[in-house]
Amino acid sequence: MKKEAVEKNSSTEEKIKEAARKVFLQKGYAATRTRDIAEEAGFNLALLNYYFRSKEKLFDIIMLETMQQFLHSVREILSDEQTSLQEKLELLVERYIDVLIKNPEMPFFILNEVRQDPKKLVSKIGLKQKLAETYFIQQIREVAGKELAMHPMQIIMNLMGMIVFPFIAKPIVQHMGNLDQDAFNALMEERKKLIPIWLHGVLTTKKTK
Amino acid sequence: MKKEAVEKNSSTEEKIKEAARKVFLQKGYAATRTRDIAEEAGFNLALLNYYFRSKEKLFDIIMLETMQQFLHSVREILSDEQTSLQEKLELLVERYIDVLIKNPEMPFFILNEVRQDPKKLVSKIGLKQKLAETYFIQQIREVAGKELAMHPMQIIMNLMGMIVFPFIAKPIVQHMGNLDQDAFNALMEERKKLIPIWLHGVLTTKKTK
DNA sequence: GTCTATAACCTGATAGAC
DNA sequence: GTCTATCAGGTTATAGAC
Repeated sequence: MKKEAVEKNSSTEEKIKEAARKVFLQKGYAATRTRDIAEEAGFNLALLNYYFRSKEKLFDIIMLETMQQFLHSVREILSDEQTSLQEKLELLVERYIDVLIKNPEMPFFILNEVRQDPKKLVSKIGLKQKLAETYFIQQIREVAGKELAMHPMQIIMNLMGMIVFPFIAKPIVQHMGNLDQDAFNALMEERKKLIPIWLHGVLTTKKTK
Repeated sequence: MKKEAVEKNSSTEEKIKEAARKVFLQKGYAATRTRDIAEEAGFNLALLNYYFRSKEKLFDIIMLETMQQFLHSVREILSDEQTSLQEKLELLVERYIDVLIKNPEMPFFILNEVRQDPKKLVSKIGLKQKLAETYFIQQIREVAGKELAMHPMQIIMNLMGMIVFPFIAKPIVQHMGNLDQDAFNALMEERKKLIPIWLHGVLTTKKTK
């Protein structure tokens, strides 16, 4: 019960966490062996259990931090009640793509783990509440429901899909287009400008049928 | 070397394959245990090795069949030189969404396994060649390159993202929107009409910046 | 062809020396 | 705190009876 120094950068503890993040994000929970993490960190396997009691505990930490990192990076934008929807889209797309260029495996990682255990993570983090109440979602609901007569989720799915899908399908995209790392990133940069324009189209297209 | 009856529906062999397809698609290679497959098929574990030498061999078969099933379902549409691009899009979206409503885990499964081993599967199946030469891709290149002055891959990514992303993010989408199975499928049906309209917008949007 | 039993291996976790 | 050695449990694969 003594008050330990639970500060950050215990050096080795932090190194193991970084290694864990890298491997977990790359391969997912099931395909990751604790030995991979230890090796990546440059330490012995036993250290992993010394600092974090188990593979699962370590994973939970990584997952939580990753989700929070992402949510934090977009929350202010989503909640701002001053900016118009179109402005918000531009900001959001830019911020989001920046994060993903630095962490390309993030979306797949999250989707992969949420899929295995639909409620555990979502409920633990309360993603729904945190997002559903943002001013942004209200604005979407307004436009989609009243003006466009379609389900607001249609808009959200397009927004997310346009931003996230290229990163999820990155290996295929790179292969099909003969794109190296830089070329891929250049395409993503180009999308920062394009997606808001396309979405503007989506938001002004009546469902004429 | 005797010529065996390698026909279909060896009954048990086929049952094991069906069970394997179900479990592999649901959980991915790493998270699947051969016991799960055997149990799902209603047979003993040893049978799996009797018919298919190993877990990996069985998996390869499932993967190959799944990819081929998908490619086959859209190839005629993509190759038809008579239909316009817009017509092709309408047909493609409808066909594709139909396949996915029946096999919602398919895209995630494929992306997940391609990610683990970028070249093995892609090269084995020759996805690139099979798609790159279709008339459809030519048409896209035409419009994107000449009229829109953007990378053709931008169009492909939007098309694929709009169709596929909702299925990849299905658990999240259902949770965020409080959607049961039927409600989700209804949204996907709605998208059959919406996506071609949105894409028409994409294909007529100059990169004004 | 199908099953039971077991081998061979792998992985997460711990005990104990340093 | 860090390492070596090892255990305990689970998983794939095979041998052999039926």
